[in-house]
Amino acid sequence: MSYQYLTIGAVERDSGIARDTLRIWERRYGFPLPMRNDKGERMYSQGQLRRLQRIRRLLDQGLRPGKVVTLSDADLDALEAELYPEAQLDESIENILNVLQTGDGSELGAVLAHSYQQQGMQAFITQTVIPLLHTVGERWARGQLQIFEEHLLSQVLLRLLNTEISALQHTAKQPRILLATLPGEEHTLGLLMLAALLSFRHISVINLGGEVPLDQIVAAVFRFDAAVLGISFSGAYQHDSIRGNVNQLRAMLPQSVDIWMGGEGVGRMRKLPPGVTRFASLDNLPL
Amino acid sequence: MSYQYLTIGAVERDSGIARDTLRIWERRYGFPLPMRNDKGERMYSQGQLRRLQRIRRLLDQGLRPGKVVTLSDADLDALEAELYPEAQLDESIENILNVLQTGDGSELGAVLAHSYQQQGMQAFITQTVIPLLHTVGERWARGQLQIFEEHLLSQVLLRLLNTEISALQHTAKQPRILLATLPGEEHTLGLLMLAALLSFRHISVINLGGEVPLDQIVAAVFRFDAAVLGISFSGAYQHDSIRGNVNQLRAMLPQSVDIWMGGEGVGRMRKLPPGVTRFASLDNLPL
DNA sequence: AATATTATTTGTCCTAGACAAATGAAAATT
DNA sequence: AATTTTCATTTGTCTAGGACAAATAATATT
Repeated sequence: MSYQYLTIGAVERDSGIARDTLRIWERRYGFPLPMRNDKGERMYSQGQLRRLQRIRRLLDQGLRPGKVVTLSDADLDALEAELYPEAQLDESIENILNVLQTGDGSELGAVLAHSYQQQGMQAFITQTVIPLLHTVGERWARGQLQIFEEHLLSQVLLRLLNTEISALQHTAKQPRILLATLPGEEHTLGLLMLAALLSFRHISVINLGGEVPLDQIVAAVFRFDAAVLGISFSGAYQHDSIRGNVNQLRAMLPQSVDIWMGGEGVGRMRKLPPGVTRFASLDNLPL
Repeated sequence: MSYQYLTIGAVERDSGIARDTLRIWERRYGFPLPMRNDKGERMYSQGQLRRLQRIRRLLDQGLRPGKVVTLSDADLDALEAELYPEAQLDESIENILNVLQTGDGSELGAVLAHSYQQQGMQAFITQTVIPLLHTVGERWARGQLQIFEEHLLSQVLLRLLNTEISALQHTAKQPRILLATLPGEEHTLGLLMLAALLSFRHISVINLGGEVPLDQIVAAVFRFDAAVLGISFSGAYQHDSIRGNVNQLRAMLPQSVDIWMGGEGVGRMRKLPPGVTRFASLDNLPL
C-alpha cells in the first residue's frame, strides 16, 4: 500500500516508542537498523515499524526489551502465539467480527445494539465487548485485521455506550463517581465501559475523559464533591508512572475520597499504593 | 496547587511543544530558561509551563515563534486581548457557561440538551456549540476557566452528539461519507459535529475518529465505497503537514471520491490542493 | 520463605551542530 | 496594480555518543 520510508519522528508517533529509545535500542540491540537518507537521517521501513508495534505490545504485557527487541519475526510469532492463546469465540462475537470485517459499515452498530439488548449492560460489556476488543487486538497482531477496522469498532462502541448512558443518567443518585485517565493515557474506552456500568446501577458518574492533569483531577473532585475517583490504565501505560502518579493523587485528596484503579495496566502491579482500591475486572466493582 | 518543577518530558507532554524545540528556543530566544537540578537537567516552573501553553495557542493561530516567544507576560496579555476580542455572548451561552463553571456537573447535560431541542441541530451547532468552545478557549487563556471544565464540556457534548446521531442514523441514505482525522490530530469534536449535521440530513456517515494513518483511510474509503472523505484539522495542526498529507491522499484516491477539508486549520490556508473542497464553516456544507 | 544487598537493565536527559522546508521580503514580470 | 519569481531569514527536526538514576533481576543473608 504505502512503500514509504518513515523518519524517526513518524516512527515515534506510530509506535509509541520515544526517539531516544529507538536510537538507543539501535545502539544496544542492533534493532531497528534503519537505512539512512542522504542527510544521514534514519529512514525506517514499514516492516520495521510493524515489528516495533508488535514489540511495543509485548512490552505492554510486561516483557523486557532485552528479551524481545532482538527476536526475529518468527520468534515474535511464537511468543505471541504463547501469550495470546487463540480463545474460542462465542458465536455472537464471531458474528460481530464478521460484520466488522466484511460488512458495509452501517450494520455494525445494529449488531452491537442487538447484542446489548439481549444481554443487558453487565453481560454485554464483560462477555461481548471485552472479548471482542481482545480478539481485535490479537487479529491485528497477526495481520488479520486492519487498523481502520479497529478505529471503526471503537467509534461505534463509543456511540452506543454514550447513547445508553444518556438514557440512564437522569435517574442517577449518589454516590457520585468521577472518572478520568491521566496524561499520556489516551485509551478512554475502559472509562466509558465503567461509566456505563455505573449508570446502569443508577450511580451518578462524571466522566472527564482522557489525559487530565493531576491537579485538575483534584480540583474536579473537590468541585463536584465526588465520593470516589476512578482512574483507568490501559496496558499501554508505563507501570512506573502509575505508582508515582497515584501516590501523588492519594496525597492530594482527603482520605474520605476512595480511589479506584482499574484496567490492564493495574493487573500487572504487585503492590498497590495504600488507600487505593483495585478493580481488576469490570465483573465485580468494589461497591 | 502544585508547586512542583517539571522535567522537559513533562513540559513536552503538557504544552505540546517538542523537547528539541524547547531546547532550541532556550538557545535562540532565551525563553524558557528553566532551573537545573543537581544532575544538570532542566526543571521548569509551573509559570513557565503556563506561558508555554499560551504561546502554543498563539502559534496555533498562525503567529511566528520569533515574535511571540520573547514576549513578556504583559505583552502576551495585550496580544491575546487583540486576537481574541471579547465577544458579546448570547444569553443562553452565558447560562451554559455559568452552569459549567458553578454547577454540580449533572446539570450541564440537561442545559445543553435543552438548547439543542430549542434550536435544532444546525443552529445548535453553529450558534451554540462553536461560540461556546471559542469562549471556553478564551477564558482558559485568561486563567478564568479550569482545564477540567473544558474536559467536562467536551465529554458532555460528545455524549449528546453521539446520542442524537444514534437516533438519526438508521434513517440515513446515500451518499456515504467517511470521516477521520490524520495522525497527530486528536481533536475529534469537529468531526462529531459534522457527523451530527450530516446525520440530521439523513446522510450516511462512517466516523473513524481520530489519528487514522493515511493508508488506512484509503483502505476504508474503498472498503465502504465512500463517495466523500471528510478530514478535519483543528487550529493546532501544523499547516505544513496538511498540504503534504492531503496531496498524498488525493493521489491515492480515485477522482470520483470528493475530499472535503474543514476546521480552523484549513481556514488559514491560502491555496487548497487541487481536487479538494473546503468547507470553511459548518454553516454551508458543500452538498 | 522472607528480606536485604548487589548487579544489570533500561529510559530519559544532556550538548552543540547541521540542514532543509516553510515563511517573509524584495525584485522582476505581466 | 497585481501576480509571479528570486533571495534571505526563520524555524523545527534530526544527528552523535555520553551520563546517570530508577526499576528490575539475581544473589546472599537472616
